[in-house]
Amino acid sequence: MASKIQGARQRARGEITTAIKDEARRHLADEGAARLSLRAVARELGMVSSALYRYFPSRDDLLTALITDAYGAVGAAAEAARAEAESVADSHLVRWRAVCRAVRAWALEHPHEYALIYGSPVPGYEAPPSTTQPASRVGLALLGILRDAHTSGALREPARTAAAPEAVLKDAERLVGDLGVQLPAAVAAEAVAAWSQLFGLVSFELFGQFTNVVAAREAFFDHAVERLADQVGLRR
Amino acid sequence: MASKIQGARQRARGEITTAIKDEARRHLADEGAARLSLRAVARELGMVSSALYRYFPSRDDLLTALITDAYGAVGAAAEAARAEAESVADSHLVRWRAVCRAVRAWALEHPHEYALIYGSPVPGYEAPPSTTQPASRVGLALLGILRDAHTSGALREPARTAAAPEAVLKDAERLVGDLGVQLPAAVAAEAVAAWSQLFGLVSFELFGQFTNVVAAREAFFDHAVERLADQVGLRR
DNA sequence: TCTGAAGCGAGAGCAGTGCTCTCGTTGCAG
DNA sequence: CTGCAACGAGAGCACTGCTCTCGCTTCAGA
Repeated sequence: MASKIQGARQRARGEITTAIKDEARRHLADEGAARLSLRAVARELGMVSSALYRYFPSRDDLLTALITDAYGAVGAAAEAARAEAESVADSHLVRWRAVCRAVRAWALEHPHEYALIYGSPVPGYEAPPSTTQPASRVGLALLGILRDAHTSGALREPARTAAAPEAVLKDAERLVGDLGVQLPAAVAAEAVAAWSQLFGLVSFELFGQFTNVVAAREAFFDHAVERLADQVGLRR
Repeated sequence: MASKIQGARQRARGEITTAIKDEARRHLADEGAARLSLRAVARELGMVSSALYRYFPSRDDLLTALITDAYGAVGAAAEAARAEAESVADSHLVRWRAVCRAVRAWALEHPHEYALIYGSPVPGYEAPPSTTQPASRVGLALLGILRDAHTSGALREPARTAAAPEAVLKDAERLVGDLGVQLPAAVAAEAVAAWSQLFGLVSFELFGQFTNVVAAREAFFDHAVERLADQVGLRR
């Protein structure tokens, strides 16, 4: 893109756009996605509600922007945790733990943004295809760790119970092909399961299902993460 | 249907209450919880919106009623599946599969009700204590299967990786005490993890995270359920 | 340098929402 | 039979998302 130097107008547009998103995020944390009010956001910014439509064509588009940003934020947190673990220890298990914990930590810090992306889909709206790429970053981080472990021979064969059925392996094959990750399909299949189960743990904690069930949240999570690591072939 | 309901006042009250809930459920299936409109429900029922407040003091109370019903419905589905499996086969693994599949099947049939209870918590509202009892029915069904397996000696010691840490075992101990289920704490701890991971699988499928990732949904789920069973000590 | 088009914010307005209050009516327990 | 409590209807309040029109400002091309 041969982008010119931004004029005052374009720069202002960018700044106002992020100001709107920031204010919206603040409102999100206050009362959740369903009660996010365009008018309230505009009011707080000293604008009139109609002016806001110059930046986001609808409320759902604002939400989509927040969703994309949130996926980016968890993804970045996961990647950062992985990179840091790589610089500290050689163990793939340590990296696996680091990414899982980073996801949980981010969720606890941004519960409403987490709910936005991993909770019920908002009203009547379909996630546009533009969100699928940032949505896959956490999964990619996990798969990347497994690939490293695999290439360095640190991976146990995951099939301890029955092997995954043909259809599942086929999906996994296609997935590693799409993502360009060098990994046996059997491992990838277990990784996808572990990935979704990881978010099951985080969601249940965050959405209140652990009330009166689990008190030692962090210890419980860490233990479950060890099990997931085992399930995926990262032997301890 | 705006059919007039006659009869004793109390009966009419009961019938109208369920009519409101039914209509609300229908609207729920159409456009999701966030867009559930009291006025629209009343309109469909041939009432005026204010009349509806005689039955539910607020929109959130209507949602709470729907939530409680939904928990009851999944719980009933899970219990029915368990009972039917018990009458058919002696295998505890078969019962475990049956309950897990019943949960998924119910979720696929009632996606919006599922989102209501296992998705993001609605707006600014806290689940009242009255929902925690029906919310635990699925978990109880799973724990019950494990207890039966345990008392009949069909349970493998689940600790294959490290044992659960002290704090986790203590929680599990308290849990089996509260529920009156005779089960080793180590097993209960794994069961809670498996329980939340089960819903991670269902939620990811239902909320669209498996788009472009998993195509053979049922096979994938079934395979993951086998892994969960293994994790929990139900050897195959 | 001038000018016309595009971008912008303000304001009014529409249809819809949750919720409250008041008003007649009606069922039923005492 | 009567008095009260429950009921449905309706008006109204404050709020929402969104549209449209109006002038002002910016900026690119002539």
